[in-house]
Amino acid sequence: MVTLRDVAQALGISHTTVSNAYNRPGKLSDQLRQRILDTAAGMGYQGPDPLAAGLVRGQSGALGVLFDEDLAYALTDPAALLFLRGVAGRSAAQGLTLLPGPHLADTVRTAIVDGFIVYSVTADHPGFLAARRRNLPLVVVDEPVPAGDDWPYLGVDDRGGAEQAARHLLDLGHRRIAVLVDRLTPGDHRGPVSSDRLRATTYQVARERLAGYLAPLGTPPAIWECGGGTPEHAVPAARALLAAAPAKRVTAILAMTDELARGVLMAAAAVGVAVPDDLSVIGFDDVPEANRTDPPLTTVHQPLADKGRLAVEVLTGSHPAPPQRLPTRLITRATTAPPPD
Amino acid sequence: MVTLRDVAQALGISHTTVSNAYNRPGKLSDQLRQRILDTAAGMGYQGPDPLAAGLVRGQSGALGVLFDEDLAYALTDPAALLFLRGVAGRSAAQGLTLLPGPHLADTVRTAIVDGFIVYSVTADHPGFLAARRRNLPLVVVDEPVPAGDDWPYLGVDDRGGAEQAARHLLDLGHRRIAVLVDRLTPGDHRGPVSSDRLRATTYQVARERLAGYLAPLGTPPAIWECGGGTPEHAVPAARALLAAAPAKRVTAILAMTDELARGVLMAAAAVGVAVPDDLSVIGFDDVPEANRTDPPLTTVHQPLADKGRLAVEVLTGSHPAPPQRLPTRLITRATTAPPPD
DNA sequence: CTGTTAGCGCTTTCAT
DNA sequence: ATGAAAGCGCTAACAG
Repeated sequence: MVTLRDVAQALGISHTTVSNAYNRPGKLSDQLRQRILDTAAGMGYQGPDPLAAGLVRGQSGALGVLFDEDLAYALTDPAALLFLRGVAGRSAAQGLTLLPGPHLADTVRTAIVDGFIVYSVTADHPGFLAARRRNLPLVVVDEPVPAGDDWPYLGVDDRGGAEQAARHLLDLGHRRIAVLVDRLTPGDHRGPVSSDRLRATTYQVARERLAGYLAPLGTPPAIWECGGGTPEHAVPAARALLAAAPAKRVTAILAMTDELARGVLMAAAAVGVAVPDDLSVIGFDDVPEANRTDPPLTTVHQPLADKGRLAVEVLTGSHPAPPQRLPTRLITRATTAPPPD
Repeated sequence: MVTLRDVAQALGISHTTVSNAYNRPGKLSDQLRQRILDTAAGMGYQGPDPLAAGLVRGQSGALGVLFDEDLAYALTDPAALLFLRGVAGRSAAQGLTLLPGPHLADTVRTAIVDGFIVYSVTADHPGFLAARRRNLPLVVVDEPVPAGDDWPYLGVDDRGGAEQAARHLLDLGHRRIAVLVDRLTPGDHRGPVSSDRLRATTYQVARERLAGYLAPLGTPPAIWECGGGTPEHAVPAARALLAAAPAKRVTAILAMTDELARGVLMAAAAVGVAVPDDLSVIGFDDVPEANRTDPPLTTVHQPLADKGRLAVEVLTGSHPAPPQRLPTRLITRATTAPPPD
């Protein structure tokens, strides 16, 4: 392997000058610089070793992004992806290092990054714990919500958005409303949610959205837990909800995410329940897919890409006064209408 | 900042032993190790600096992935994402560093990675050039195809798959067939493709698939270039194709990607052309979305996730005899039928 | 099981 | 404009 020193030696100059040729063009004559670069190229020298340069500079040029689930799964989630696109857009000059998942905390401990973006993980996520110990800049998105200022935080107004959604149904005249949630806690719980289980909710985003749904609703609605966040997880739950006789059946479903809402749409189509005539559906997130469902999904918009951009800015300190929670708002599309009759 | 040495000093032992406490638990007694770890934690020492460890070990623990387009765009492409999931699954223990895009070659020059996965880029992609100069392990996926063994390569049988698709249409009785391609060269060309332009094709995957389509077709079909790869890019092209009087209109469209095929489906629905009764459509890639279109898309399957896994294996040399081209095959779903009449 | 000795390849004052 | 000196924080023989 050929190093800075070899190049310097070959030219009979100091290795400092060679280093400058790469990093401080102003510090030497253009012609010398060119000679250095040419000789270096001729010797097969590829420029300063990034690892060595990083060590002495104390930084790596990459940002680490941490997800709650395995990376392969996160790359499946439209909301996570849109967020990631925002991050990518804002940190164009840097590499984006995606970290593997909740296990493998060691990878986080040894990841060569300048800071962490932690996207919606549980408070006991081993990777999150490891990231906190690294003493690097860090920003948490969505959850865990800090107590006080334990860590920089960026979220959205989940509760407010959910409340708008519930009110919208109420305004349309719906009274038999069900709520579909992916998970209240880690693990594979499926089925109707008891009030005990509801109280046990650990996911903070779920808790907020649920609080928003329940606030305007006088009588507590039926809540159903799907055990996972894909549309396929929502299908059996929706089928169960739609199995009741039309007169007693729910006329609207509040899905905690657009993915779940898509599952509801699939189930409704499969059992011949017309949306929005027989059933209204509202999602949450407003991922790009929400605009392409049939019919297009009424949902609560949150600025996912902006959140990604802002996360980078908070991390790099380049944002003067980052807001803690970004606004959400209901987008009325075509899956909501007055109840039948 | 507290270092390995500080910890060693505080304990009155050699820094090697502290290092061993982290990296070679077997090399010292459990109780000493524990004492070291505890003291270290008490002093706020977070374990060996990854950058320094990387320098002396000569490796970083991350893989770099390079896309043809901006990262934010790549995260939009279902095929790229499925590939990436395969990569992520296989390199679970490592960080995955996504590199920004074709500009910013400097980021590639200075990226702290142990190797590069280059996903379907043009031969003159500045990032690709920079990556090659790094003298790190590298594997190119899809394109550019190496002349001889310029670089390790992994692709799929694009031509064979395309040929199967064309034959299928022929077998069904189609004679008026059109081909939709995203782009033949970089840049925003849209419209019917002349034979000159066809010959000028620089994208190798496009060239291969085109060759596969054309081979079984006696008379050359109409070829239309969309100028981009999203469904939205395909819509105007499809509308133009479908504007002809039914008796003279194409009865089938071969779309070079599933994304394009989705655009065709959207256009057909918009102008009231029934698929597959009035129009057959075949995509390419078999991304997950292809199974969720309405009707489900007939398409050529390529093993995208496997390709990602294999790319990692080729890169790490952990695969004994990596194949150069993985097989493709036609998946007949519901967008193909005999032509009308 | 523990410590000594050498660097890894580079950047960065600070003189010249 | 150039170079000498001094590490960055760590790992890995090797010897005890």
